[in-house]
Amino acid sequence: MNQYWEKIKKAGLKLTPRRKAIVDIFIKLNRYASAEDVWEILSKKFKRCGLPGVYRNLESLVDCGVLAKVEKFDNKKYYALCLAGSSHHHHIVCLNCDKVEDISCYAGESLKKIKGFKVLNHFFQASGICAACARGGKA
Amino acid sequence: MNQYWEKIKKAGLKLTPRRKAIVDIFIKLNRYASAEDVWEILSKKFKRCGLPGVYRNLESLVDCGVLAKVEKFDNKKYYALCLAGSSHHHHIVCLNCDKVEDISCYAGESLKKIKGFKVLNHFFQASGICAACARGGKA
DNA sequence: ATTCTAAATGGAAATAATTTCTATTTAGAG
DNA sequence: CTCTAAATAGAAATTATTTCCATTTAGAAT
Ligand SMILES: [Mn+2]
Ligand SMILES: [Mn+2]
Ligand SMILES: [Zn+2]
Ligand SMILES: [Zn+2]
Repeated sequence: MNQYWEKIKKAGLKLTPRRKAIVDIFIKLNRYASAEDVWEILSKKFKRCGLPGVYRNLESLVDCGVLAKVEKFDNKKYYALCLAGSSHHHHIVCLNCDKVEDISCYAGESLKKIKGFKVLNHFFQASGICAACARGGKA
Repeated sequence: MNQYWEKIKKAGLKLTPRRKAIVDIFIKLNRYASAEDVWEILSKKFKRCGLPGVYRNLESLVDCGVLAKVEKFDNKKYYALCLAGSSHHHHIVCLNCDKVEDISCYAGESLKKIKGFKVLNHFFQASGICAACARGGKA
């Protein structure tokens, strides 16, 4: 019973073979992926396997904190494993290998009020080149 | 020749009736809007008016710095007038009236390197309630 | 003012991502 | 082992956006 399975159970969701397999895929990938990416890999393991089911599962895994949404600003949805859990934090994405890491939120009191706005939410995401890729780890 | 028209000219784009009208729409709206929102309003002024043309224009107006993209994280594209021009900055959006204002970027040197990543880009967007809405300015 | 050409345009159709619907299966509580 | 709500597949629908192509036009050059 790994940490991800526990999150799934704790949220009152069933620990189905699909969900286990999807978590597994993300652990092995070690990068963000789209619903279709996941579906392609999942299809090798399960001959009958619907894309709508993948979408549903990705959303439920976000809801229970196993996955985080990653933005590529291309009007597609992307997901990555989220280690940091449910405490507020952000993500940095490698432009070369698509790896995602948690980063803490820098916004403090200064972000309560800006330009007369009462600030309620914010989204931050950084991108760049990870240490491994900088070293030439993977082209 | 207002500041927006000048940006359009300066970018080597033609100052067409469509573009003038789209800029006008955003000035009057004073909030972010989708391509379809803009198209609906534009259709009242021009009987023949294609949605693909609106998409094309919105993108070219972003390219020349007249508009900024706004994220609602719903896999649709939204745009708003950008006063601050081309210098790096971010936006805050009112959850009640959809107004958008420029905000400066807080990220400094600390954002050059995070978690071993060489940081190349970042996206920030805040949302909340604007002063006017807080005052009950508009339900 | 007239001509000219690259840029802009409308509209139909294509594409792409995501969601809805419905019938069937199944995890896991009892 | 039984039972039921949750999960599922697959087809079809929906939605946003883009592509394509024939026509028009802004604005530079005459
Ligand atoms: Mn995370
Ligand atoms: Mn702006
Ligand atoms: Zn990398
Ligand atoms: Zn407001």
